[in-house]
Amino acid sequence: MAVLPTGSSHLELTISVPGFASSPSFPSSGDQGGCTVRDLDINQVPAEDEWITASMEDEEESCNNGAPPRKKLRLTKEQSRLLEESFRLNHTLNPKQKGALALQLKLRPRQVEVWFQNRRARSKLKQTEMECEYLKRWFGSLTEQNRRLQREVEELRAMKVAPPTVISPHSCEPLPASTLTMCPRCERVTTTTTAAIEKGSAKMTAATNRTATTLSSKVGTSALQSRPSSAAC
DNA sequence: CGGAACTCAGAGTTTACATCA
DNA sequence: CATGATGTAAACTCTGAGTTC
Repeated sequence: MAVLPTGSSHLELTISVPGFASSPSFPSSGDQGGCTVRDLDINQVPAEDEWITASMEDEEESCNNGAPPRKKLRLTKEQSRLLEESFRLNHTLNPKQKGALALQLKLRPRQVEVWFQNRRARSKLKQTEMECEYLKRWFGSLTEQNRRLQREVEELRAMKVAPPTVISPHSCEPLPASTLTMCPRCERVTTTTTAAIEKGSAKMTAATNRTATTLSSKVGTSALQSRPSSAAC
């Protein structure tokens, strides 16, 4: 099978979209929504104590009694770059790495942890989407292959119309409706009855369907390659 | 060995913010 | 310009598995 582009555990995602999904210049939208929320400059990553202070202030001056408005941090390009870089090296962090990275990025360890969680989720989602696309394409090709085989069966059926009557050398009785075929391997003339043709047809359909169903559980195997169907003697 | 306490990752959800029609 | 719809990502909750005591 055409191997999926990536190993299952390591997907190289360059989701680091130019501009990182936010406007390149990080326009400060100012405070919104009536509440007097402290205007956090998203370009300036607050120091750890600043974060804590900010959240405490929010609790105090929350507009809706008790429930402080959740602030949203936008990571800077540099922070995103560093996070992506360490994600490439490791998809999970141990506490020590997490702490070090948080220190380096001037973020809380919890934020680094959340980022990695979300990043893993995005990675998995992307991979699933790619697999889905791949399965769709394969299903299409299998359907086409199935159609071809069905057509072939129809042609074979058509060929057996008005077959020459074959008299059995043993009983001197005419043999049942059948077609004479030459086996390409042993070069022996054999008879193929209608039942055999239909059986073969059913087999082909079943095999195709079976392959399709096993596919979903076996993405990444070489099952895609269609094998030449050699008729056994 | 069983169970409580803890940590951690994954899945799903909520929410803030940016963008676009 | 204002506005609603939509997408994205940070942050959240919940749950289950693993570990330690």
